[in-house]
Amino acid sequence: MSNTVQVIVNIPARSLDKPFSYTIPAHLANVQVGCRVLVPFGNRKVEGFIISLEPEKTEGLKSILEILDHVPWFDSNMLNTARWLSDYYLCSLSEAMRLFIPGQSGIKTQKAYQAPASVDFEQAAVLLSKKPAEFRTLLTYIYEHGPVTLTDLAKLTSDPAAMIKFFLQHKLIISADIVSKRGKASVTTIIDLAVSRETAAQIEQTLPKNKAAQRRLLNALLAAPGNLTTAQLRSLSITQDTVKKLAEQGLITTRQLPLFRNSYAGGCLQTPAVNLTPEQAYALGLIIPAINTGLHTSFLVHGVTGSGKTLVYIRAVAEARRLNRQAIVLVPEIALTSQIVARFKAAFGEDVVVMHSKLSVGERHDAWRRLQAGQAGIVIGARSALFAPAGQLGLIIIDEEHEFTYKQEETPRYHAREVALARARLAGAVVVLGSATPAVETYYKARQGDHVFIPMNQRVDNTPMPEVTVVDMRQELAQGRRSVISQALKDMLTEILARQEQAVILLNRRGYSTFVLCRECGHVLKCPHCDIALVYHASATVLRCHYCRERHTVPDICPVCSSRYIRYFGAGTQKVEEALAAAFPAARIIRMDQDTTGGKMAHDKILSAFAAGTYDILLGTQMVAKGHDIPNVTAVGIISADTALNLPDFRAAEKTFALLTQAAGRAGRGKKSGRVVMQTYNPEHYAIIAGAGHNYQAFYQHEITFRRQLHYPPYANLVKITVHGADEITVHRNANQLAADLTQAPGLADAAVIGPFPASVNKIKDIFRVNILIKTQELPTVAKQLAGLGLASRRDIIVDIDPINVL
DNA sequence: AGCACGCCGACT
DNA sequence: GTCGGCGTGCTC
Repeated sequence: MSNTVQVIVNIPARSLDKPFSYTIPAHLANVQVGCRVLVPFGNRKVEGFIISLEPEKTEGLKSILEILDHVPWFDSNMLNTARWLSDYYLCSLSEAMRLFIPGQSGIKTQKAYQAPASVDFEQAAVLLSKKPAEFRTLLTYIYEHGPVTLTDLAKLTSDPAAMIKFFLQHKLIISADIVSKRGKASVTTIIDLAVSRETAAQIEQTLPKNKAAQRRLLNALLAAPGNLTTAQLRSLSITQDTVKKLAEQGLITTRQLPLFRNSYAGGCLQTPAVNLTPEQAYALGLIIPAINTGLHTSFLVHGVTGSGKTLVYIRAVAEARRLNRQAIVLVPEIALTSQIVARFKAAFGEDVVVMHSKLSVGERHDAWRRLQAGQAGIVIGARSALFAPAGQLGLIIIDEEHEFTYKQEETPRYHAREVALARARLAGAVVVLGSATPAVETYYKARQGDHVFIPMNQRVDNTPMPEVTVVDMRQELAQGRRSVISQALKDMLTEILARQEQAVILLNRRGYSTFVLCRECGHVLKCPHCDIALVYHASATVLRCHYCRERHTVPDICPVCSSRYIRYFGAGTQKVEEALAAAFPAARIIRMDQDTTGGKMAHDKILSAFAAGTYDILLGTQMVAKGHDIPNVTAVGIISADTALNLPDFRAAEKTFALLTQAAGRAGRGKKSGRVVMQTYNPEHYAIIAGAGHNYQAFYQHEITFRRQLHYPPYANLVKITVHGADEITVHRNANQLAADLTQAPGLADAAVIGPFPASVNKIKDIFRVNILIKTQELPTVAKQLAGLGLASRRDIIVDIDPINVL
């Protein structure tokens, strides 16, 4: 029997990315791999994760202090997924494991101070004699009141920190962490008699009158056939203290049991008996048998907007639940996808757990406990839901798999799709990726046979795809029309408003104008902390930086040449709103962007008001293009279809195509057919043409050729290395040095090192950033090499595997 | 991440 | 002479 364990401490520091060994004290012998434990670490107490049991004994190890989980939090699938993630994305194992824990840690530690085991009072007196009387008072207080925190002491003295430092230095006090557990474990305490019923009955008789509570407890145990639970104790008004006393006398025993309730599996399916379309039936004909095999398979459902993908998801989840396996459903943004959440709730009721970004740590904990205990079988949420403790995982669904929100932009910089595939592979689970505009990488993999490809080309209600008009804005200008709203868009809106139908207008830019320029000297007003133009917000008459959110007043004169000719250029949502209001004074217009959705769930309120017909026109940034399905919307206008197209990013075309397709898909979801007007300065661009023609194939063919020629994903993997810092010169020097080192590195012989080049937004919040890009066919080799160079441990370097943004 | 130990400048 | 700066190095 092993008495040693390997522990990963939950501290996200590169230098601690290795297991530490501890011994198991006899009374904690039931500890298992995957449990969280409290361990002594240096002079503090930290949370650790047990990753293995070790057979050999080593001398001089410390012991585990406490077990924080009665049931291991990590099963082998979760542990192996974390291992995979840390390998692939070059983060520490603890960083990867933290993803699986609500609030990133199961404990809260507070520093406290107390008397050391022994004090040399003579020496203490000498030391204190040189100090103000305050020192003596504080030290006495600490000695008398046991472990006290800094906040406690702050009530006594104005500045205890300096004195504490002095005391620690001279070993007059020691620090001792006060640890509190977060999230109550769902366990119940079971109390049993430890002696025969006869003995217990005898003792009960002999107990004196002042031990009435103990008598009550014994009586209750004698009356009950087997045992008692804590819940039953409460009704008998017996306290924990009484239980403890009797346990000390050896009359009773206590043990803790995890709370397991029956799962809803199979019992709760209220899936309405809708007729499946032939395409839905075909899709499920492939997916359901795969779930039944219990082997890992992945599918790409390429379904046009309105083709009924959600019903396929629901039926697939129902099948997994029938087999008593759990399902994870990922959506890009929970706030924008309330319709899909509502449909799952309707179909599966209490079996669904919704992971909200607004949930508190406690609520998150409760939700995950329910899954872990098998009380719920389905989790639906944003990318973090991927780390749910689903022990019986059978299915992962990723809706709108092409969405960039699936990529986490802080360390660990994982992509939910890739982690889902890895976790499912390890669990023998099925993955269903769904999208109307699959990521080029995903589609390519499907064609290679890595995913089973399922096309869904027909809309459920057989409404035709909307008719799209592309407006060349250069011609508009040539014909003397200078409005942001073209004649074609204006005509379309006039028509549908006359018919009391509704329109959605998309503009990928907040604020009033894109930049503010002095016409005299050409100076563009920029944020002093970020290298980016300030945006004019008319409603508040301020200039705002969209990176650091700082507000600036609008200057009357140019700060450079003192000219009064300051003009606003480009159009934001506010300006378009103004233009629409001028063109259609009778129309009721509502704007939806980050500025108007400040309050929580404001998306929902705006959308439901619009759906209810309170407004005629919904105008907003890309959030108006997502998720909702409003039958009376028959027209969609896209003010500037090429906003994203001109970015120097190899995914610019893909972003544009996906947004256009999605926005167009909002038109004509009901019985009425829809129309779309796309305004652009690049009407001949393949992303615009394909977007207008609802032609994914045409887009893909163009795009994949371009990717192949330039060795971009999926033909190579990218690694982006960002060097950042407050001093521009140092940052550039370090980046140059690093690029030179990388070019020399033996493991990178077959990789292309590009750069360094300054990030597109060179400075954000006074921090300068320079990027180096690596293109490689051999990512694992390169990753090993980068890890070997110690890049991940440098504080001024960010390593991003498979970056979404290369700018 | 913390925290200790350790070696060089400005003060009671 | 001491206090204190934060540069390395360690934590089972």
